[in-house]
Amino acid sequence: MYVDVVFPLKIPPLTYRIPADMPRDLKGRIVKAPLMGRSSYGLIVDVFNKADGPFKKGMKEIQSVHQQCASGTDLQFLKWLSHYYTTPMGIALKSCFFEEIVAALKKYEIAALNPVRYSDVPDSRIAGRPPDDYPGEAAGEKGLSHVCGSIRDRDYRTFLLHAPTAPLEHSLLLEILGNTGAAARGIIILVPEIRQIESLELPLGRMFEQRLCVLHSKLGKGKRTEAVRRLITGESDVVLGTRSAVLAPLRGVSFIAVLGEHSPSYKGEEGLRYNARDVAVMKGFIEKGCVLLSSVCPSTESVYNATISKYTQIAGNRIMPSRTPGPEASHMTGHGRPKIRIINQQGGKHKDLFITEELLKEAKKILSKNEGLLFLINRKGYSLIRCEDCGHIAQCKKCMMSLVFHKGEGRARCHYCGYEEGITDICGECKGTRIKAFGAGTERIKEEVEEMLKTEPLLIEKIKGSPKISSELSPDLSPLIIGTAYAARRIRGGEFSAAAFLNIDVLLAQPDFRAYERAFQEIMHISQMVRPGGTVFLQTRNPGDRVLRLIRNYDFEGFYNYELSQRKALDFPPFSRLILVNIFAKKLAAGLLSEIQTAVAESREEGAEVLGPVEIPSASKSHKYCIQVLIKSKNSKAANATVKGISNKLEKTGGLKVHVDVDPLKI
DNA sequence: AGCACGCCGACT
DNA sequence: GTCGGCGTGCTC
Repeated sequence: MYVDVVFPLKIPPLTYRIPADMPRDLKGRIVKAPLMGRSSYGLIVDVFNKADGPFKKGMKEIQSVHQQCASGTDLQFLKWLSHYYTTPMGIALKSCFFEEIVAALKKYEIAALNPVRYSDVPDSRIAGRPPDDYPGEAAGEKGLSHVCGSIRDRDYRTFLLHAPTAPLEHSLLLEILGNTGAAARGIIILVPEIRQIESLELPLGRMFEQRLCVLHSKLGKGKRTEAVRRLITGESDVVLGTRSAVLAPLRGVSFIAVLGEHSPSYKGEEGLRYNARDVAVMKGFIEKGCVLLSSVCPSTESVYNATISKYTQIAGNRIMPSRTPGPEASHMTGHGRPKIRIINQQGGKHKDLFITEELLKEAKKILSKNEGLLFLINRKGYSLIRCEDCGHIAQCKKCMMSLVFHKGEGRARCHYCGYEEGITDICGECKGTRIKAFGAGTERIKEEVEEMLKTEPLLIEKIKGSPKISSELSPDLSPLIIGTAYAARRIRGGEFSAAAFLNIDVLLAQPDFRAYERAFQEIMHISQMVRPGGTVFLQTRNPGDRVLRLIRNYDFEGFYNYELSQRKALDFPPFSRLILVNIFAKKLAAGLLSEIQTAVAESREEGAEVLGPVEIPSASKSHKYCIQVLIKSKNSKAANATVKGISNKLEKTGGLKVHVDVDPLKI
């Protein structure tokens, strides 16, 4: 007998011989096997007879066979993960906490793992009381009972909930768990960021007690091993965590909730670049568990999946595009949402100011009442650096990104690669001497606020160094807070009376087909920090912008209709699949580009479109050059095969490093 | 991941 | 002349 063993390493499965007197159920067992003159733990993923051969002579033998740790569906899931994200199975195994499993088994000498799966438990033991319908905003719709029924019946389904507000998103989840949690076995609850674990940990702890286990990437090695130990022994079967928790080694899954499903945090930027939301949907499918995706501003992809009935939409806002959209139906006011007001940034009395007269007036009103106000600007530092003579904007010598002027230090910095230089008053392009600050970052806004509003505002990133303050960051600290939308996510507690995006156009003009969607999500997120009846201001030079108007009206239906029509016209996701291939090189040799072009041409499958290759800046120290190829296809098999072909061909060529990013969020 | 092999800079 | 830097490659 022969077995294929996967090690948690970047290597393909290796084949070993196995003694004749071994147990029959070898698949999914942990084994100790010789590897590179030492012994390592791996997982049996396949079993072969002699007839399946021919096998290489002199193959090594398995040293010992241990516990069963992966079920048939676990192996199916592992293979899917490896195939879909074009990664060696070993990397997928490693991401699925295999090393922690081995460590837990070693440390606690868990003798025999009970192989019974939760799905094998008789129905009578997992029956719960019938749930009440969701009593919230959308009373009358049978959303909640549908989810609860689906969990109990192990009737696989993916639900999409468009929650009116984040607190309602939480309370709906808690209600579902309250109804079914006691009976359901194997539950995963995903939140986009670690800080969101805290607010759910208390009520979930009360509900599940020792069944609950928290899992996120900031957990130390010991705590991670302990969490995994609890899961594989069955002590815990409810996981609350971030992205990686979707890969937690649960013995069967009956329910997965993905809160803030639109969040880019679910997509990994390094290592195995999986999207936890998509993985959750596949895991639910494989495990016959129920999946709930929820968000106050769902991704266009998920909304599309609901319109084609791949997902089931439940109570909440109406977002499914309908044939006769009436204005009343689309205006989702109420729900305790703040007003959204568009401010025209064009013209006006003081053109050179970044805060319009209109906004200044509103700000004075709010500050006079001693209420909280939040200013958002999408750049750190003071400004860009521009030559008045030729219009040239100073750029980083390494990566072509704009340099940012930091007034306090009197230096220019590249926020992408960290390059820094002193400021000069001579233009690098035309030798002109009229060098001026251009545009505004947080520092410049602070200066303007001090002058125009005679207030000392709080700059969020300035206090980054002192974690004590940042964890308590709230509007109570200062009536006026300035920061980037990203930094503003660290603000908690209290509510603002108003928030203002000082330059929403920067967000809308991102060279990415998801720019509008991201802007909408950002605005929705910030609007959650403003009290009901308060206002979110959007300063823009395009007050007539169609999408801004849809956003202002909270017209989700109109927004998704527009977004989907745009994406369909351009064949972007969800109407196609994208795979980004980054080829890193040490030197930009003359033959390299043509070599890549040949590899691309030879690998291109029917139905796969190839964009590029183009050179993009590289952040890597050892590989200073990066060539990017974007694969776009309606046929995911063709896209996958094309990428596999390209990376196989190029990886054989020395000196190249190939990174594959399936379903990239940023392009 | 480890561990070996291998090819260029600062030391006895 | 050698010691050692870590970049590259292999593991049944």
